[in-house]
Amino acid sequence: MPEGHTIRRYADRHRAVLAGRQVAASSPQGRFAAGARRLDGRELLDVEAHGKHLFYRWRRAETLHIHLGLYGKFRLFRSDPPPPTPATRLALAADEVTIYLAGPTVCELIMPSQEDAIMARLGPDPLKVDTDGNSPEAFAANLARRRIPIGAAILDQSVIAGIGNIYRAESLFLTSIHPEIPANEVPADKVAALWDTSVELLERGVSEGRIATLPRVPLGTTEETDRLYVYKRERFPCRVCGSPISTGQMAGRGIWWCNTCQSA
DNA sequence: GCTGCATGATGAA
DNA sequence: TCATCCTGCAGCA
Repeated sequence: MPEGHTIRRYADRHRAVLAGRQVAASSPQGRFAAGARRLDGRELLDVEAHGKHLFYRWRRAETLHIHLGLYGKFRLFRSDPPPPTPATRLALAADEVTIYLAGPTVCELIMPSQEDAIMARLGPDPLKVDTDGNSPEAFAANLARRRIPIGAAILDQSVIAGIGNIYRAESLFLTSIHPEIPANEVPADKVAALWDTSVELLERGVSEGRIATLPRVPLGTTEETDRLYVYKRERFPCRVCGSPISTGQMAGRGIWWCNTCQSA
């Protein structure tokens, strides 16, 4: 489930198990064979996440840049890993830990200048608030420059990094913003609330390991699988006001909202 | 066993 | 706006 929270969890996990170690690298699938050979035996120094991008830094090797896209997945085994599937693009191993990567959109070695270019086209990451330019002001400035609907703007990773289709629908619902309002016409207090909500939701996603936006259920209560307000809930009434949930397409993806709770 | 879909992004048209 | 990249899995036969 690769929105920003998943990527941050991968970064933290991979740093914890591999940083400071000599890492064996290979590409069972073969499509990253040259890169894996280059990394094989190097010491991993750090793993950084920004939005949906991962950067692995090594002693005496280029940075490994990974973007999971829609399908990409990591699998981590503590010991006795199964043989890699033929689709495994990259295998990393150190001590008793083995990590397999399959289906990424991007898996490449990059120079510092390329890394700078990637960072330059990414907006602020709510999970890095208070570091560098990851501020609500940067987010507000990015929105002020766009006339596209707010629902399209926050999927644009150069506006805000790490928001995906679920967080887009849920954060707009929680801030009562109708997705079709032009980004530059959203009132300043709503923009601030949208940033704060993004920080809260993503941080909760990191700690829980999944996207949940409803209030936590009391201990001992049966939990429903769907912990969302509007995403893919067009067959249900709004949890807050009971009106039907609306759905449509925006920026090429499905979007869901409540016409009553989210004012135009 | 097969089909269609998915929490993403890009490049062509 | 659409096709494409490319993998896993839910849902269905």
